[in-house]
This record gives sequence, structure tokens and C-alpha cells, in this order.
Amino acid sequence: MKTQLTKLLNDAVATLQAEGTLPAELAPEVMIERTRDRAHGDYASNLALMLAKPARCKPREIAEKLVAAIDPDEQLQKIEIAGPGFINFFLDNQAWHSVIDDILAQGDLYGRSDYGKQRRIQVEFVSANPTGPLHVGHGRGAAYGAAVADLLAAIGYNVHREYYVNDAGRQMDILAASVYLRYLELCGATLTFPANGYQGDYVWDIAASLHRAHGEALQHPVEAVFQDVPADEPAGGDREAHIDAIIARTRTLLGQIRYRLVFDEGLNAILGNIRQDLEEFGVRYDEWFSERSLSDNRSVEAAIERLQRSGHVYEKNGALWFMSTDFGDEKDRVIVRDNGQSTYFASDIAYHANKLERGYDRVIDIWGADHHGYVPRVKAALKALGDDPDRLDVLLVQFAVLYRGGEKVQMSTRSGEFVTLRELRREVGNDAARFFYVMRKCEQHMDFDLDLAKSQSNDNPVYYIQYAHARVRSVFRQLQEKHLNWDRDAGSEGLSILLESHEQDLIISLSRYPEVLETAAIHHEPHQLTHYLRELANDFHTYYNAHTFLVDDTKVRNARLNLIEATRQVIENGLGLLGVSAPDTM
RNA sequence: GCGCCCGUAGCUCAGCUGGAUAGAGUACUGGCUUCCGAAGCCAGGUGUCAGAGGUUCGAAUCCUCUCGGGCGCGCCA
Repeated sequence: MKTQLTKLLNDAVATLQAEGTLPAELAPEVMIERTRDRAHGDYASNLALMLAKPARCKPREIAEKLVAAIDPDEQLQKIEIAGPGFINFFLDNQAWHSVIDDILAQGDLYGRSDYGKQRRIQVEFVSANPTGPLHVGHGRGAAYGAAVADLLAAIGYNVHREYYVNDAGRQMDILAASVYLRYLELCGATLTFPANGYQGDYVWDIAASLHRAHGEALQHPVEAVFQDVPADEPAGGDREAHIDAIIARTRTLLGQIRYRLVFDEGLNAILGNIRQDLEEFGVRYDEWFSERSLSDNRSVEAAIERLQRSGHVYEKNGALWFMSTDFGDEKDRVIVRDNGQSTYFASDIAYHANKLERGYDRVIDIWGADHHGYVPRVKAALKALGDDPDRLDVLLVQFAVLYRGGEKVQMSTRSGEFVTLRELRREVGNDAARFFYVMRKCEQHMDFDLDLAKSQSNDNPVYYIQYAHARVRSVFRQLQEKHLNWDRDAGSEGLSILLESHEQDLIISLSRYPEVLETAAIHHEPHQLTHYLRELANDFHTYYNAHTFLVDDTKVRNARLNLIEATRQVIENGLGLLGVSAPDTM
């Protein structure tokens, strides 16, 4: 309909240009919008306002000329000029009815499109370090990333969902050391756990399974582990130096193979836990990309060499620096430390180079907002490598701040004081969690009131929408109990009698769904879908209260059942894209 | 100090990316069911869109500055 109106207006402009009323050199972009208020018709265009200046003419005069030049169309009931010069299109009441047939025919495909033309997009999200369970902050990234990926897939992109596993690097070594120390404690040793170690209970669990699998075979005297280790922070020393020394000692004592055993025990346990968590949360991936693989296959070295060849690398104080300031970054960044170790940033350069090499038309990174300072240097690196940094979109998700009993819940992975995603899911359910997480724009801070979310009170908009779905199911159950039947084809034949205002509103809302999907996907804004679904549910509940569907008049009954079944279908489709279930009963 | 994000009704947030009288939920008050699920519906009002300039036919939306809040500014990841 929109494209049809656009064509009508374009033709009108051409007509006026041909007769010299409008300057021929104008090439206006015709904008057609849904009206916010039905008093303004169904669609409106600001074309006359746009043309006013270049045509040196009053907007309302142009509007009148345009309207006069528009070819008649049977779908159009009338055209009005309003306000400063808007052209308002009023569609025939029956113009919308066909959407009901479309929905029932297309089923769960309704709303999908080929806008993306199967262009390939990679979406990388969550990618939390496997050093502990996912917490509620990761949950938002998971829900948001999954929704964005599903939305893009729904409008015809070929989406590749990826998790970058940080299975290399110092944090993982700290985890391995933490596991080993807990293991020693299980063997009966007494020691002071490092301030910088991972203190969560899950570390005990990993140590316990290590102990079950290997008994005391990996044991070394505590004195040996702490030999020549500088004091920890509580003892007046440096916490970083302390833990690094413990890692080094653990490595030496265990040797390469056994150290890897401990390391992998931690990695596999936690990664397995993360994968299960996401799976249960309805978040699925096409690929789990290992950071370690980048160093194993020398991709990191290769990336560093490419950077060196680009001429934007120099040496200073024994370290290798990337001149990211040449590309707008605030300062230059180290890629190889003076001890020969490449930095996390170096891995990230290799990883992003790898992503682009894989030939995606577009690469989307979803990061926690605390990483925003990282964006310029990654883009700088891509530019230096001769890649197009604009192929990379970085979406930043603000943290969800938890409130419990009216107080902010402090979170720190290290200290182990955090609410896990799993706990949240158990408390409020997957549906509410998935929906709540994407209700707000990603760059908006989110206050997550645990008490409210936990309480079974129904301030929760997800129930409101699910209830609309369950209500439709219930109507059809009633239909059977009353031994009535639904003739879908007859309903389709009789759609023209759906002329009540509630029916019109509902039908128009249904017709908006594909447009909502498209804008929500293009702008990476799943919250638009949540708002839409709430409005749709509202239209349905209003209709439900105003009219009875199971009436004796079979023509009316069938048509109305077609309408509410179409509504149910759209709710199911929309909730499905958000990872929320559409229940038959509440 | 520098950079990024945010500031809209008492509270939580939308505002279709520059359009018409700035809207929802929640909270508060009152009403609606012999009838398909009342987890619902209807009615009632609230705004210095943080503030000040600027851009134009038109600004909550774009630009500049100020104020307030969050985050970031490691040879950590």
C-alpha cells in the first residue's frame, strides 16, 4: 500500500513537472508515513512541505495541485489536505481486510521479508570470559543479541551467530591457579587464598571434580607453590604480582601437560555451564570461536606482521606499539609486551581481521558499554590493515543494575558476589527475563527490580501479551465445547463485514507488523517489537471486551474467528522472535 | 582533565530517526461480568522534553555551550 501511494505521488509530481507547475529539476524523495491519529487518515505525506522551498510556493498550494494531479484509485476513499500542508490518505475500509488472509496463509512466515537479500551478517555477542558463570549483565547481552540476530534473519539476512571464547590469556591462568589452590585445599592443605583469585563457589566445584578424577596425583606441597612468591595485597604486597607468581609456580610444578589438565578442567566446566545456560535461555550459536586457536595457528603473529608492513607500528621501551592515533584513537596501543607476550588487543585485531576475511557483508559486535573505549582502536587496526572499518558495527549494551529490597546489588565476578543469569531465570522465568531485557533501548541504563520481577504480581507486560494469545486459544476451545465450527474459507469470504472500529484498529495493527519488524531489525531495536506487541495485545483485549466472537450469525462468527486467529498468529510470531513462549493457557 | 552514553509525567520508559495537540505502563480515583478467561475493558490529569543559544516552513529529535548522572581513559582481559 505504501509503495502504491508513493507511486501515485511520484506520478503526480511528474505530471506537474510536465505541465511546468513544478520545476523539472526537482527530484523529491516521497515520504509516506503511517498517521499517528486516525483523524489524519491512514497514511500521510509531507511532500508538499518538502517542495515548498525549492518550488518557491506555499505548501498548501502545492498540496492542492498535487492532490488534483493524483490518479484516482479504488482503494482510496478520500484525500485531504491538513495542517501546514500534509496530504492525508484515507483508505477504503476494506482495503485492509486482505491482511487477514495473508496472515492465515503465511502462518509463522508472516512478517518475514527478503529485505536483506540473504546478505551475510555476523553477530557476535555475550563472549563472556569463561572464568565464571554468566551473570545478569551478560543476560542482557544474550537476550539483546539473540533478538537482534533473529530480527535480522527474519528480514532476510543470512545471520551467523558467534561466541568468542576467551580461552587464552592471563584471566584464564588466574582461574587455573584458583582451581589448583582449591584442589590443594581439598587434598587437606591449608593456605591463604589470593585476593586476586576467583573466589566463587563454582571454583570449589571444579576443584572437586578435578579431585574426583585424579585423586591426589596432582598434589604439590603448599610451601612449594608459594615458594618465592611475593606478598599478597592484604599482607602489604601487590595482588597482581602475587597471583602472577603463583601462576608461574603452578606451571613449573605441574609441567606443561598437567597444567593444561587443570586449566582445561576449569575452562570446560565453565564453558559447558555457559553453553547450557544460553541453551536453556533459548540463545543459540552457529559457532564458538576459540581465541586460543588464533595463537595456535599463528593468526595473531600474522596480523601483527601485517600491521608492521602497514608502517604503523613502532618499538618503545621494549614493547611493540600500534600507532592507532594515526586513525583517530586517543593514544597508541601496545600489541606485544616487553616480555614478548602479545596483548589481548593483538588477539582482537587478528580476530576481527579473520571475521572480515570470512566475507561477511556486515559484522556486528555486541559489547558491554564498559568496553566502549575499545571501539576506536579496533576500527583503527582494521583501517591500518586496509580493511573497511565501516563493515563493523559495535553495539554497546548498558549494564542492568539490579535492585533488591530497594537497594542496588553490588556485583563483582572476582569476589563472587553476583547474581547469576541462572538464578534470575529460575526466579522470574525465561519468558519474563528475555522480554524485560529487550524492552529498553540497548544504550539505556536498565534498572532491574528483582523483587518486582520475582513477585507474581502482573505488572509484567509479557503476561499481558501472552494472555491475549491464551485468550484466543480459549475462544477456540469454547467453540468446540459449544459444538460450533470455524469455516476459515467462509470467514475469508465474509471479511468485508468487519467494519466495527475495534476491528478496524486491530486489522490496521496487524498490517503494521512487517514494517515494525523491518525497522526494529534495521536499527537493531528489538524494543520496538515489544512495544508493538503490547499495543497489539491491547487492541485485541479491547476488541474482546467490546464484542462477542461466538455469535449465532455464522458469517460474522467465521470472519471474527479469522481475525482473532490472525492476531494470535502475529503474537506468536512476534514473541517467538524475542524468545518468548506463546502459551495456550496461562 | 579528555572521550563516549544518558537526562521526557510522581516512578519505569516510548516517541516511527525533522512533522500535526509530546504518548504508554505503573501508581491514584470511579465504573464495567446472568454472555467466548476480570491476569481484561472504559473514564478521569499530570509536563520549563535538564537549561541557554543556533540551524528552518517546523526541533524532544540536528549543531554549540552549561548543568546533572553513568561508563571508559593499563605493557588487564
